[in-house]
Amino acid sequence: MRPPNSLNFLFSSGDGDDLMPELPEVETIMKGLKPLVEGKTLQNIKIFDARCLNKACKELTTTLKNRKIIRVSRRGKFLCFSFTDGSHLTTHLGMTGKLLRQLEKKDKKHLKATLVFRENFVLYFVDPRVFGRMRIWSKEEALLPNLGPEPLDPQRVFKVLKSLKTTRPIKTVLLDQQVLAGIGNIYADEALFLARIHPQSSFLEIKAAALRRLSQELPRLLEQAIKNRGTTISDYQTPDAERGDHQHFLKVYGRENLPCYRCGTRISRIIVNGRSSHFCPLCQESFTT
DNA sequence: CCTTAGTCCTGCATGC
DNA sequence: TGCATGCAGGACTAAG
Repeated sequence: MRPPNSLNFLFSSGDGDDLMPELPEVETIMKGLKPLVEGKTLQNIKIFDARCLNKACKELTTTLKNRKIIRVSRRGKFLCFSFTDGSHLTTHLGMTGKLLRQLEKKDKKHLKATLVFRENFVLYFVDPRVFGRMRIWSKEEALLPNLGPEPLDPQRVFKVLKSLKTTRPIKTVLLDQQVLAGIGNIYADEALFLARIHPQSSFLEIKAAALRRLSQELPRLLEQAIKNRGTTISDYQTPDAERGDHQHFLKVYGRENLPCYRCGTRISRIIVNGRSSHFCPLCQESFTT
């Protein structure tokens, strides 16, 4: 179906703009970048649009020169390049950010920065909607201090949820990166469907059994999506463009008015905390006061 | 502590 | 056909 290690996919999540790099997508990108950049030296970064820089580091171009990368990793939705001197470069791809090996014609007008490597290759940071950000961290700084733990271990997730006291809607809690890192709108909706919890349920009212279900289903879902190399939602596909496969496994996201795979009821869509939320009104129990 | 609303941005879908 | 409008999203900020 797909040639393994195909370059196109490794450096973007697809050919369309309709992707949201959440944990599984960023994990996939990270795995692709790892063999290319670990051990290599980032010679320079050329900035073409300063809006792609976190406001905490407007002078990234001048401060970052000739640093050797010892490790590429992912933390939540962030990609992290760690240098031998203890500093780091993080990228958040926002909605439409991509790191491309090749710059295609359609991407040229959205080129924000170029990462130039001493080993004679470059990565292009392209981002049409300009939600993505890059930032450099000195070795003295705590890296990404406001992120909650990774949500890949069921026991860890349950521990986090069990100790959390809030009346906010569960959907809002899942999107809060300080609670758990890496969950975005797609996987929040999917996890709540799998755990059969209504997205607007007041967190405090959710029964322990349901939280236990969520703690099991969320990591399982994310691992599955990683195996599927993430979700790509886009209406066309070029012959060579590699895409994730998880969009074929979505149960509720983007399925408003379509029948629930479990019970046949039409999937609903409501706005929770300004974010669209898809759920089955019959399968997903609403916990309220 | 909490919540809501606004901001950023542009491709795409819709409506006249 | 072309123009205007609205929508989508994550992270951050300000105000209540």
